[in-house]
Amino acid sequence: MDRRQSKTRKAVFNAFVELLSEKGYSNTTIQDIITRADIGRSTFYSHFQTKDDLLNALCESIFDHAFSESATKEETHDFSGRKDLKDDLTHILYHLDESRGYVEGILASESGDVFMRCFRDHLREVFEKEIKKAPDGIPIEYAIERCAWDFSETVRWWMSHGDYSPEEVVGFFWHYIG
Amino acid sequence: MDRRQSKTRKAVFNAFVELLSEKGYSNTTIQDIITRADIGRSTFYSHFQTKDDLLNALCESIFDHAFSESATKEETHDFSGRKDLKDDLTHILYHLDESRGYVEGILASESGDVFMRCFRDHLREVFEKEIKKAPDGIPIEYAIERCAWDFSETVRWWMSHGDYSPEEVVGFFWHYIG
DNA sequence: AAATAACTGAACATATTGTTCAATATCTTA
DNA sequence: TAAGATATTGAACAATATGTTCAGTTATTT
Repeated sequence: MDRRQSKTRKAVFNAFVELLSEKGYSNTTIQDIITRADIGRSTFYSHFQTKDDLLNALCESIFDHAFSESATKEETHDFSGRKDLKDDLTHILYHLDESRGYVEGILASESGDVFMRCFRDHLREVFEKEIKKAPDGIPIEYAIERCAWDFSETVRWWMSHGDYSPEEVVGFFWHYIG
Repeated sequence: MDRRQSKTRKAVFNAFVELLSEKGYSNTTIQDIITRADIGRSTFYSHFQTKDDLLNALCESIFDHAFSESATKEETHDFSGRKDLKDDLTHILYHLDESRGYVEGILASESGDVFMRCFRDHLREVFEKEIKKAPDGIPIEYAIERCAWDFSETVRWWMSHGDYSPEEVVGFFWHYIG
C-alpha cells in the first residue's frame, strides 16, 4: 500500500478517535475530522464516503487485528474443544487491551454501538462453530446470539471497569454459560 | 395537558416511528418529521430541542408505560422473592408486546441502540433491588449489569424472532441465570 | 527521469438547522 | 359565552455542513 495512503488513513483514524472522546459521534463533523487530521477535503472523500463508513472501517481494522489468530487457528487444526475457545477469547482480550487507547474513545460515544455491533458479528461466527446444541427448550440461535452479546458486553463493561486481567474477565463471562 | 399539545406530540411520535423504519435514524431529517407530522416548523422546536431529544422522549414514554406496574408494586408490598421478579418481567413483556408497532420500528434502525440504553437503565434499577450478592469471584456490579443487558437483549432478539410467548421468553432469559 | 498515483484547496450548488415574529386558531375559566 | 391565556403557523433569516469537481502540486514506483 502506498505510504501516502496509509499515512492519510492513520491521520484520519487518530483525529477521529480523539474527536469521538471529546465531542461524541454526532457532534463531530467531517469538517472537524479533516481539520484535525490536517488533510485536504477531497482526500477525505477519496478514502471514505461518509462518517459512518469511516467508523465501520475503523472498527473493522481493530477487529481484523484482534481476531487474526482465531481465524488462523481455524485453518491449521480443527479439533477445537472447550479449552481452545476459552484461549481464543482470552487472546482477543489481550489484543483489545493493547488497543485500549482507541477502543475507549470509541466506546465513550454513540459510536460505541457500532463498535459493539461489529464485535458481535465477529463473535457470532466464532460461537456458531463452537455451539452445536442448546439446552432443552432453548432455541439454538438464541443460545449463540446470547454468547455473542454476553461476551461483547462483558468487554464493554471491562473497558470502563478497568482493573481485571483478560483471564479474569473471560472467567466472568464463562461463569454463567459454562 | 392541553389537547393541542398531546395531539402534536402524538403526530410527531407517529411520523417519527414511521420514518425510522422507512429510512433509519440518521437519514431522517427533522424536516422530514415536520412534513410527515404535518405541523409547523416552530411547533416542532417548541416541543423538542433535537432529534435525539425526540428519540429519548419517545423511549421514555414507552418505558414509563411498560414499567408502570413494577413501580407501583414496589410501593405496596416489599417482600419480593424470586417469583415476583419473574412476574414483573413477564408483565413488562406483555406491555412491550402491545407496543410492537412502535418498538419494532425503533429497533429496526440505529435508534434501536438508544432504545436499548434506555431499557437497560430502567432494568438496572429493577435488578439492583433484587440482587444482593453475586457468585464467588464475580463482582456484584457485573452480575447486575449482566442481568440488565441479558434481559434487554433477549427482548431485542424476541422482537425479530416473533413467535414466542412472554412466558417462554422470560424462560429463555432465566435459564442461564436462575 | 518518466510515468503513475495521491494529495491539495478553492469554488460550487444544495440542504439542513435553529431562531424569530407577527398572525391565527384553540383551549380554559370566570 | 366572552376574555385572557396558550399553542400553532409559516415565512424569512443567517449559519453551517455536505458532497463534487478540477486543475495544480507532490510523492512513489519503475
